[in-house]
Amino acid sequence: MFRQFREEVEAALSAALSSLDLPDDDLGVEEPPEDVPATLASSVAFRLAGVVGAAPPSVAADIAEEISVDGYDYLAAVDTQGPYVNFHVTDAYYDDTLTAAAEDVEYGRLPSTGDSVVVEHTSANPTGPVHVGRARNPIVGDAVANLLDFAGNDVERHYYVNDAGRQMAVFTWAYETFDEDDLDSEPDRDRIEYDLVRYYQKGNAFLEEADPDEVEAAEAEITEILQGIEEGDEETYARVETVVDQVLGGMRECLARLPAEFDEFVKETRFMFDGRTRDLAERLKETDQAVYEEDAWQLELDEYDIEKNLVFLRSDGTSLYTTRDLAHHEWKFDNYDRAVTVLGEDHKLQAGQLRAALDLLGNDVDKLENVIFSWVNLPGGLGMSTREGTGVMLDDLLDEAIDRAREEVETRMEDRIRNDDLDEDDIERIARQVGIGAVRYDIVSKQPTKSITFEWDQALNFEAQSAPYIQYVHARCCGITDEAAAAGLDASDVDPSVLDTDAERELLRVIARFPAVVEEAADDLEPHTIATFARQFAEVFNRFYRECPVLSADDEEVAAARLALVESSKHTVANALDIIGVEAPESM
RNA sequence: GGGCGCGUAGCUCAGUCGGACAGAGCGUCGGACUUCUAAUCCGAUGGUCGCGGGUUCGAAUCCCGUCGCGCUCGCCA
Repeated sequence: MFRQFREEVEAALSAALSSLDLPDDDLGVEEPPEDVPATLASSVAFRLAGVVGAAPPSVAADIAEEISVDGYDYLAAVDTQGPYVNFHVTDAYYDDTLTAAAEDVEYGRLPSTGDSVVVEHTSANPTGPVHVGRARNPIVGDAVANLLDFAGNDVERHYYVNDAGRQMAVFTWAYETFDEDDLDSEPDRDRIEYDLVRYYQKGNAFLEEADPDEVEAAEAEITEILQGIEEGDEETYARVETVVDQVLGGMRECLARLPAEFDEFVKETRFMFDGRTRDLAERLKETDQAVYEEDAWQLELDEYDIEKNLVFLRSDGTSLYTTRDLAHHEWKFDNYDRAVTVLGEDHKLQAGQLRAALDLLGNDVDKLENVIFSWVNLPGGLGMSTREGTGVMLDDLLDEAIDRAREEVETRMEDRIRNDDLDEDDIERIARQVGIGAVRYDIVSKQPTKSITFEWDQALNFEAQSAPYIQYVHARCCGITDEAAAAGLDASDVDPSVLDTDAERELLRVIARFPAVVEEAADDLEPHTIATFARQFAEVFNRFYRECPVLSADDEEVAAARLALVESSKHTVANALDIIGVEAPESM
């Protein structure tokens, strides 16, 4: 309803300004502070004061006077408070919000845009277990995908697998060269990628520490693997994929715990074998920006403010990661209306070169959008690295989160009032939902551009401003709706006007805003604003919960209307949580 | 050194496409469970929005400078 109201406000204000012969290019429509009893306001009078030659409050009064609310469904009245023009809603605004939200379990979902969007995220090289430094990518990526889906797009989630690069060649060589006996540690966990990463680490250590002769021999083998892939040699490909598929399989299991799941794992070798990479390199050579320097084909991107040349063919004629990624992206453009990529800030330059090169090749690069996130560090400024084996593993973080949540559930079980007979399975379910939810919320609720210092106690705080705080609201809603069903209370035909307390009105106002919050978050690709909304929503709901009894309300009409409000709340909070990838427990 | 990002309460963070007194949580201190679940709620405490200039009726927000931190500047990915 908020979205429609905003449109009405803009139309009414714009019309008034026109009839006063004032410019309406900047309406200055904004949300007023909490203590102002208006739903929207405009600061346009400040800007027009100079034009009119009067003080802002006087201009505001003139504008308010000129605005007609006739013919609008939700715009009830206009008044001023000093220089601000304030806009108030009709009862229909509240009525329609309650009806829409209470009846629709998908409340907040926007109408279809008709666009297909591919969201690529994570895409970590299959070198070993997922650590927390990388975990920001699947968590943010999954939320971005959910958000775009909820905003009406047809979304596919892709994981781009770098199976043709040097790292995988090193891994393959190490896997084939070393034996279990050569390794000096046991796997940290009984899953394939924890087993195999030891070969990768061993191989890298060897390349750094072994005698130069031995290193040279190893490098020759690695180069042979890379060239085999480049030439499309099936046997070499099979050797590499043996490693890739095993490690990726393990990483996939880990990511599924979040859960972050994918519609497709797109391997870069695919764009080598089908000839797209070669064709693309030929087209790049034809551009005016292509130069052949130091035996390698490069692209000069000065006109895109990128000083560094992009090498797209090595002196031995083989392709580079970015060359293959260019072919990958043209494939995306062929198959989707929009392409969103979630990537770490260390890939920013590469992403800029990619966009520039795609533009040179005549693609509409407006279809390509990036979400860039900064690093997650360990306390003390330590980084995380798979090659060096440093960092907190995502599996360990999730286990610890679930363990702490289980302890919490068991402690609370003793003085639990509600008599709904939770069994062992419930305890385990709640521990998992709360533990993993807390981790996800901790990460998804922050702006991706800011770097994060990972701290256990911070991430696993189960109180306010955390996932459990919000999940608890959902559980409370479910508790009420269950009781209401048992008591035969019906919320299908209610009179919204009986909801007249501040707490009830405030709750309806927040619910009404939800679709607009989804819209804005999707436009900006900022799922963290959904997390902020969910927290604010939970605060407002808790006030309602405290002040407005539902089942024991004074009369049946109020009880029914409040029940509808609880249904609305349940849908709103469930959907907000769903977007940020946090489960909504029915009891906890 | 060049480019990009970040700097808001003791700590972790919202707010940043200029607008109403800069907001939460944690922490500290003090209150509220015979009540639809207290993972809750209420109150107190806490700020030169890194620093210095500028633009503006108005700046945490825009511009310039400066300091600190991170990323980046491979025929790696």
